[in-house]
Amino acid sequence: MGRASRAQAQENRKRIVETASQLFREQGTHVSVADLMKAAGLTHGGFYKQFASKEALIDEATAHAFAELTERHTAALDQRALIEAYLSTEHRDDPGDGCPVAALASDMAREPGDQEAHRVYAKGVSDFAERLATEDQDGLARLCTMFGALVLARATKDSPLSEEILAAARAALTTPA
Amino acid sequence: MGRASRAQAQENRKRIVETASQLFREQGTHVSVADLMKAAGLTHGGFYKQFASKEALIDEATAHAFAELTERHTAALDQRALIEAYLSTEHRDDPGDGCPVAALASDMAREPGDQEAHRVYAKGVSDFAERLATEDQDGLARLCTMFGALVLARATKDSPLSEEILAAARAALTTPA
DNA sequence: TGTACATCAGTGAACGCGCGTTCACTGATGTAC
DNA sequence: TGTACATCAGTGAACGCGCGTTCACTGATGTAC
Repeated sequence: MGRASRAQAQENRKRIVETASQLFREQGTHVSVADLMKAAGLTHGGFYKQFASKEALIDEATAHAFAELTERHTAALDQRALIEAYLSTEHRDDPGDGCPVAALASDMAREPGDQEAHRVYAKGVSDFAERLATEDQDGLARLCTMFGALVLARATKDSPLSEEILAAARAALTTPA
Repeated sequence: MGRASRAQAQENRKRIVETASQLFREQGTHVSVADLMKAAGLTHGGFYKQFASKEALIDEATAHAFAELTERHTAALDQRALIEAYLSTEHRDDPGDGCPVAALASDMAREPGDQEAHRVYAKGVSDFAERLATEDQDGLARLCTMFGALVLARATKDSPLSEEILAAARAALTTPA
């Protein structure tokens, strides 16, 4: 192979972070470095030329996923459309491209390290809640319902209950209080 | 050591299931067989005298956790008291003795096997929702809020946000609509 | 601008370790007489 | 009821495997003249 150019290396690094951001959301942060690198089209040995440790990548991939989320929220979309998209079957079935608050919740609860990732996560929750607040309903409470429905729908994916959960939450969040 | 009596063996088996039920909720189903057996006061080699595989234990431990939940729900406790207990700091900090719907959600979403465990899980969600329904609010939607708040509070445990989440959900669920 | 050499991104084998599972062994328990 | 023997719950070492991480090596890239 030989040495890659600086531009190429930078591109590779970016692709590793993007791949990790997606795979961590799909399968959790326990995805192996070897699988991650393979998915990015590289061999696993080179990982440590780019990152100090797997935990460093978790931090970066988490930050990347939340940056993407912020971008998506900044894009024009009214609250009702956001809720419909969030509680759709498509979002339930595609965690890799979906909400990091939902996809990374269990990893956040179980990995006590990753301080930077935790900070980013909490900030993301807070920002998301602000965007969900209505005149008479608390944003955090509404986020709990929306987030809870998505996570619960994923946990019961093979049961008819899964769609009922999404529908119930859609109704609760879009009916005028 | 030598052979244990039938009564002793049965007691050991029961202790393994109870220990697993707790540790799986605390740390996830990736807890190792060796750690599980050690926590139950045994060595890991004997595991396969009692269970066909780790997955079989996951099924049994899941069923056990849900049986316990049903027992707790059958006990006299009005809905408001149930909600207060569910959304307490104590429950947030003690997943091992807490709600299996919340503690096992990510394992259910990520392990496609364990069919029996998934069936038990979905049934547990359904029963729980029934218990939460009010005259004018859907039980599933209320469960999403309650469950979502607990899971989100655990994911943000080191942030002040965690308590705010619990408080917001308590308010949303106990204020008369 | 062209050449000589140092740099370093990526490779692939190897490290120690923990995983789920298997197995030969032990010796108290359970059973047959 | 007492004795002789078979059973089998639990032990601890070992299995193949995948993990995160390290390292000697390659050779195109970047740099100095």
